[in-house]
Amino acid sequence: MANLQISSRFTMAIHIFACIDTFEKDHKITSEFLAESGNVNPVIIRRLLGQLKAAGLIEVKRGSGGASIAKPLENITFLDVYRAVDCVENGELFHFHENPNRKCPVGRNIHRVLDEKLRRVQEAMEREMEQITLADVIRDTRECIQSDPAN
Amino acid sequence: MANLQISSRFTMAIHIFACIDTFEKDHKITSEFLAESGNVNPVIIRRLLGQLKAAGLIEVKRGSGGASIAKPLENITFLDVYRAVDCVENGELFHFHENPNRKCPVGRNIHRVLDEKLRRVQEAMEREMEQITLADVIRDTRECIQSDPAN
DNA sequence: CAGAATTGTAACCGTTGACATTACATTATG
DNA sequence: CATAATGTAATGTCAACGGTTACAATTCTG
Repeated sequence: MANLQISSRFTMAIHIFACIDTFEKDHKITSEFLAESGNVNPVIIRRLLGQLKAAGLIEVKRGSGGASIAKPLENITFLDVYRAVDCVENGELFHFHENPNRKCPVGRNIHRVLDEKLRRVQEAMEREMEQITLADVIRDTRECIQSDPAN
Repeated sequence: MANLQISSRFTMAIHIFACIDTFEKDHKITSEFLAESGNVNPVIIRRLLGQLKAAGLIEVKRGSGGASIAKPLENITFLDVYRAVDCVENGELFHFHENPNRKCPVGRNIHRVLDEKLRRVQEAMEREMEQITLADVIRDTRECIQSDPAN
């Protein structure tokens, strides 16, 4: 009876940015390279890069290969990434049961009653996502790596 | 490339409460009756009622039949209902990619970096859900029904 | 107390989306 | 041109959802 979550595409996308920032000095950032760090198939990475590119967050070179970050890190928020990778249907976090009975006064009005409330919840979440940027992620990643005894 | 949302179990559960409040004076509230208003199969309703009962939000009479609301409406929040119907795996809104490469400094640390930030986002959403109660829903439902020309 | 109504659940189905994988056309570069 | 990469289509597996049938367990009523 357990259920669904926001796709791992989102966390994987953040992972990609962290990798690019960490390694772009020393490696060419190919889908192969990113796939190894994330432990997923390169095609998964390419599809994600495609979405991030379409959103203007990443640049990818065909042929020669290599991905890079298209904007200053502090100008990319979690919300930007979340929207880019298209985690929820139509941008709607909540799924409505489709066909309430229109002959029932409640069935006929439930949508109107709930929509505004569900929007409030979704907006609260999105507002928080706007407060967190990739600069925060990179700062903490560097810190973690530096204090990591395995290095 | 479109994706998933929080289960319609959540909105259907709210619908159930609205129905009970609206009709309990005039009808016995059976799973059959609720199924008709929501336009779903009675078994779907029974499963939901089971979850809401387990959470102490609803009382259901076996045999004789009939569901009723177990607590004052203003003491039941969206978060209570959301948790009751178990919409996300382990209560975690975000799904992590499972096996980042532990040989990679980023793969090894990404979880530590993101967990706290994802929790912030989830908490923002849950805080908002705590602010909305079934009393709000019922108030607006009554209002909608009264101003509904179809009545 | 027998019959009717209802709940609780198990079992199974079809559909959908996620993630995985293979394959290959396309593109850039030395 | 040969090489290395990206972009993408096609296909497969798996899990969860919502749907449905079936039926035992429970309660009430005549």
